[in-house]
Amino acid sequence: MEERVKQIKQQLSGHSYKLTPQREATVRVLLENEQDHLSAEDVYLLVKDKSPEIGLATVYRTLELLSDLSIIHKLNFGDGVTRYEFRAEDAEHHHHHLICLHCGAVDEITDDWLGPIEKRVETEFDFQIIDHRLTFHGICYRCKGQVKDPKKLIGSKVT
Amino acid sequence: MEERVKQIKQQLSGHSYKLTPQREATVRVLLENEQDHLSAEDVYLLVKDKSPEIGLATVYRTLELLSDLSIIHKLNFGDGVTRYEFRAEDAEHHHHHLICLHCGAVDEITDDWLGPIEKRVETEFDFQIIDHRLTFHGICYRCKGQVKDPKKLIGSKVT
DNA sequence: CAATTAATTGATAAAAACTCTCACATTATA
DNA sequence: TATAATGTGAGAGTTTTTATCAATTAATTG
Repeated sequence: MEERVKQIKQQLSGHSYKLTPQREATVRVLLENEQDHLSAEDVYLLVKDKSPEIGLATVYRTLELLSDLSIIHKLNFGDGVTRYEFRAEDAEHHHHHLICLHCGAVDEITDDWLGPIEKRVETEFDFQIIDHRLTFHGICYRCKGQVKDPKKLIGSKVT
Repeated sequence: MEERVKQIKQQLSGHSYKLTPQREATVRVLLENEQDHLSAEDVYLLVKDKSPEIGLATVYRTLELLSDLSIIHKLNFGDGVTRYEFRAEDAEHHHHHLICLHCGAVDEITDDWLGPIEKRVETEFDFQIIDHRLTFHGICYRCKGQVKDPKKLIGSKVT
């Protein structure tokens, strides 16, 4: 935890940004909730618990800054809010998500299975891939059996 | 074109909805611009050209209705607006998109290459897949050569 | 160390994209 | 035809995010 904060501090100073108390509070909330995919509002409320004087705009600015420096990723699961997650330092690519259409849970697949497919895209479409996003929508193991007609769930979901 | 309109009319009446003039105008705009991924605002402006009396809310309602009936798909490419595309009648799944981070073009891959990967997800994660979304972000053949530092593009993009 | 400059912040206004409400119009049903 | 149900347009309201700007804090210069 402390090392990660220190590491982020260095990444910021490497680009002439400071790890201000507000930014540090925001980073710590993100680190403490790394499993979840927090929205800006979520982060704001959690940061406020410890630092009530912080402003919403500052949280947005910090998330944007971290995103610009590729320290975190912006995610959009089609529910109207942008969510944020740490970017694995070593990972070349974004990982994949499993979204349950019944309970809304978002699980992760950290393996990258798209290697061969990317090859095909690069050659067949002459497209230079920088990143990719792969999301599966369906029913998670927790909700299995609770859904009678899965086709019904597909309706007006976004993404 | 006319057949497709008729077909959609039947899909609507099958669910006790009518193909009103406003709905028909919206459907025709979508059909005439099937290549593009229009936003609700885009559709509204195009519909207005031919039927100036139509309201924005009606366009939103129609798109929502078509989406509920799985006649069209809602898409989100992370630019803050929901986009819409026809759903191939036969296709089990959504197709894939290639998004150019330089010019913003959205090309399509209509083949479904994820069969083997879906198998793994279903067994390894006990996740029943209903649909999936796969998007590659990178540089399209048109922009090849115009981008010096591709890594720079990755910054604060959403999705 | 004092003064100036720059970076950052909080509060709030504003923008953007939808969504809701409600009176009116159109269509279907009895 | 009367009555009920469905659909529409206009505009108000909501939600999420961005912009503005005065005030604070930190850094730099002399």
